Amino acid sequence: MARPAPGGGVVSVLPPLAAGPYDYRLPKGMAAPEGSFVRVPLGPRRAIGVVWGPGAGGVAPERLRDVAEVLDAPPLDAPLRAFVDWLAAYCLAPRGAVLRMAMSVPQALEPPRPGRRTVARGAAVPERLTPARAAVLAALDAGPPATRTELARRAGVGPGVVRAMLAAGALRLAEDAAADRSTADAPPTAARAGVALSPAQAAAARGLRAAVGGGFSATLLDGVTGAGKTEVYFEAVAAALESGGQALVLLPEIALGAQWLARFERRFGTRPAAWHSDVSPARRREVWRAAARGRARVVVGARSALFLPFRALRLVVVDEEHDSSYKQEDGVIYNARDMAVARARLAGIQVVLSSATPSLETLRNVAEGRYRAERLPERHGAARPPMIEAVDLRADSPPRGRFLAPRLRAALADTLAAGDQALLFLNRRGYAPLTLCRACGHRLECPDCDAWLVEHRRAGELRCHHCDFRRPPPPACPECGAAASLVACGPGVERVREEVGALFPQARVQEMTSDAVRGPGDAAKLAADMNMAKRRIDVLIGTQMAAKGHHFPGLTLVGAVDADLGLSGGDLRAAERTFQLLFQVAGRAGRGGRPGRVLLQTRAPEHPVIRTLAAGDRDGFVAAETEARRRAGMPPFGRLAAVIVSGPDEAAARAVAVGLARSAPRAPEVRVLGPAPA
DNA sequence: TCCCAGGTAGTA
DNA sequence: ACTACCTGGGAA
Repeated sequence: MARPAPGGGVVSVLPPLAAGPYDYRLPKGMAAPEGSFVRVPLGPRRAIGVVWGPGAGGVAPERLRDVAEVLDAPPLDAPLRAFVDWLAAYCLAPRGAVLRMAMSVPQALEPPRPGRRTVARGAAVPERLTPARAAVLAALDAGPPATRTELARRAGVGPGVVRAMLAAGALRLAEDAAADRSTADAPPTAARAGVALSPAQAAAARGLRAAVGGGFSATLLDGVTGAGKTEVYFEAVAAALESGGQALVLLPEIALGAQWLARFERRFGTRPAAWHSDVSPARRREVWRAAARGRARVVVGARSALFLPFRALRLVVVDEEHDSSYKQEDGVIYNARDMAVARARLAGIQVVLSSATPSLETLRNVAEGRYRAERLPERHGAARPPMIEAVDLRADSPPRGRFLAPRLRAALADTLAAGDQALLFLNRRGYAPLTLCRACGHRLECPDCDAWLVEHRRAGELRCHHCDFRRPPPPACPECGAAASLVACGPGVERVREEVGALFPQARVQEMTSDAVRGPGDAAKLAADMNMAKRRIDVLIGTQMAAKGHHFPGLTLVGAVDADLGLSGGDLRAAERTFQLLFQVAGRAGRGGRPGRVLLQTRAPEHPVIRTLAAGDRDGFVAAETEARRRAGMPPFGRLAAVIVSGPDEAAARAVAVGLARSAPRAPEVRVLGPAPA
């Protein structure tokens, strides 16, 4: 039953909490269309919520409370509200908890703090243009937006002059300082010429452009590293801008670097609005408001940017769609790639999933016709795919206590002799992953979580990589007391660096790990040291940080020190992730003119991951892995649901878990795995 | 008897 | 998410 919108009606208001929605009475004369942000009394306090629809009814009229205020912000649009509803149902989360993600900056809805409001020219002309008043106007026009006190100081007058001009209407207070600053940047323009596209890139770009404005569609942009996928999806962004809309580009947290931003700026003439964990609260407020008002034309961000209240979203791009950092593990659990597809579907727009190693789920959606695909078969320009070889560590083994096989050492020597650069990849920080007592076999473990303590020799301590427990290395075995019996087992990045330093004393070696590269500044410096004409690095030794998103044209050799790392372990996607990671790492080699060579050190050269990598056969890997998943009934052919039982008493928790497993519904299509310790 | 901490239900 | 309320243990 439709209710009168303006005044007197009852509306359902959803607060951003795990509660509600609740009905409120709309006072006479107050209009609050669906999606409006409103302030409502909630228990003893006041909260900001969103008008979710007409009142649900069933509440005694005397219990209804009044909406206190309709806030001056653009309403949350219907597609975003539908997205919140859908996600809440899909993730079994309270609707309010999902809404909270879309209202992550509560300050964005509050009026700006008075002290930060800037001054603008008012409608009235000053009655008598005294020298002091003229100085104020001149100062206003001369510089960036300023607050009252800043303006008075700049004009060299007392604060009373500015106050009097405000009172007379010759000046007015701007909406807020943040708004002025964010509009000061020129919007991105699609009119600039992009870099020249290859015929394959141009064809893919046409496909993406054509789908902008054509309702919902999902497109996989599939191309090897170096094929120029970014420039292709930039054309879809350009099409969204040309149509007057906004575009959202999701990147894995780690890929949001200076190189990506520089490419964006080259194409669009300015930087996009960025949204990720390092953005300051004040800047978040600006970006949220700018997205809501349609002023932020392009937002680039991590997964949480998906919940920004865009006014006219026309395109979502998920770059590196296979990346596991799109998974949100706490609070509302979701995969931002899937949620991007859902949001696009509900908004009736295109979503582009870009990757050199698409996830099996996405490839299957393409195979079954739910997603379109644009493929970029070759590398752009002169670059050719690298030669990939497996090095069997059982036959070609390094000396005791060393980790580079003779063949990899020889390849390194050749590369350095030719004046080229090499990357040694090892997804393990620190010096050694395990410290062992030779006398009694005791392993040094974290007292809190039973994981092995990783030696960080340069820092002079042992660290737990799970909980960040740290301690100095003990002088004797804590178990049997034997002195000088502790030995480091296995390689970490630091140890490989030591080995390279011993083999090639003249080579300039740099580590690239989250320990050594702390922020965007470090990353930019490292890229410069790698790539400038006077480059300062010969060998880069890196963890997965080195695998992603960087362009190192002088790199011709990539060595995976332990390609088997990650293959074991009970994880369903272990093989897929290892393949993707090594495929990405391999793609670092030979992106300039010279051909690249990749050596994978392995003890299992016959493993499907290694075999298909060495053959350059991505499709072969996908086919084999897909078949294995089909047989096991694993995603994307089945679904997994985890029930996690936690409690202070392990035995009690186990008993509950066992009881749950016993009482699980019996059906032919349901299998219960476990219980097992989490 | 009072006070406080810690847990819990309710928000319309 | 917050808050008020409830319960129970401990000191006065």
